Amino acid sequence: MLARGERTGYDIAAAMRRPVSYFWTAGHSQIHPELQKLLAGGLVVYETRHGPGPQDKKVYRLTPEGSGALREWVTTPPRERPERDELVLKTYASWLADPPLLKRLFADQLALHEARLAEYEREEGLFGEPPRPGDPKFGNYATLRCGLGYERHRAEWCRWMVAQLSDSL
Amino acid sequence: MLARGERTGYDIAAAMRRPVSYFWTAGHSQIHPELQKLLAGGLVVYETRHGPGPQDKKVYRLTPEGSGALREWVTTPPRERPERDELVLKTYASWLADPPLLKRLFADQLALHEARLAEYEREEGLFGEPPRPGDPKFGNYATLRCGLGYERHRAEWCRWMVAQLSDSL
DNA sequence: ACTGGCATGTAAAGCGTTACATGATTTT
DNA sequence: AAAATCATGTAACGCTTTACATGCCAGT
Repeated sequence: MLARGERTGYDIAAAMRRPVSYFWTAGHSQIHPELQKLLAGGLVVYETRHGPGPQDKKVYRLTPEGSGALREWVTTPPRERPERDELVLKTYASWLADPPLLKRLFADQLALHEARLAEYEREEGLFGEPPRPGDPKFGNYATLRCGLGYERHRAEWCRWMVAQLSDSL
Repeated sequence: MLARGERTGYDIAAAMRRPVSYFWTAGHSQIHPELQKLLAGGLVVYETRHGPGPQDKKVYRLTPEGSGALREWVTTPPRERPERDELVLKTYASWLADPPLLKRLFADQLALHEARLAEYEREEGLFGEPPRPGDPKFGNYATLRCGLGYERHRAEWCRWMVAQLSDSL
């Protein structure tokens, strides 16, 4: 986020109330210590400014070293895919659950994914011309596309589950 | 896993080298303490038996209380979707990366997802008649379907990314 | 002689969440 | 008068990973 411009810890936390890139979250209690670590490592610096709040704010920005480290991090392969999905794990043991309760669980999840999908589609509409790689906005657009694909896949799977459970009742 | 039959900690760890339900992992150093907690809570019991190894093995099985707790857990709504995906986060900052390196990152990821997809499709073929809910095998089948959908969505997104990066070079 | 499978654990460190802690200004 | 926004932190707890620790037996 700092690569997109200077920000306070508060700004970052506020933006993260909705997951950055649709797939990452952090609370302010994680952000402030993390900024201190980056500062100690010389990857960011800050400037103190007065703001509407009671405390002076610390406006952080990336140093050239920070920018370089980020640049390198981007192209190092990530650890394996997120292998922790509670709903899928529950599904694994679903044969011993109460079928109507189970059906409701998946119907609720389906509604949730459909709502998110509608919201993402609205956001997609806000981009006129799709941004090209090299533009910071490309990051926003590409992650949104991932979110869209994810929600579609998820909604479809939940719909299939509901259908399976309906048949068996 | 214990709901499917009695097992030792070693058995569970061995099965978890590949994620259970395609979306959950654990190492033996997490499994053994966890079994001790379940034991203390009366959710499992074990029987000591001789095996090929040097130590006697502890064969665990669910108690009625354990089975009941699991049954309840299955239908309690999970915490929100897994919002932590390193590759997507990298994508968010991808505009400052070296384009050829970035393209390679996604090409590698694509290959990985395609390989997994092929493997899952093979596994799908091993089920003849799809199991019905109520059958323990339904858990295996339903989670496999989720894995298939996930890999398809992921592969498609990676393919799109590679295409975007090819155009811009 | 070495590798891999069987078999169970503990310890340390890192990461993440929730709760604790303070306090001014602006809006309702 | 109360609630929301701005603003920064620390502490406690829980989960996960990695490393440490042991040791027999079977196959190559």
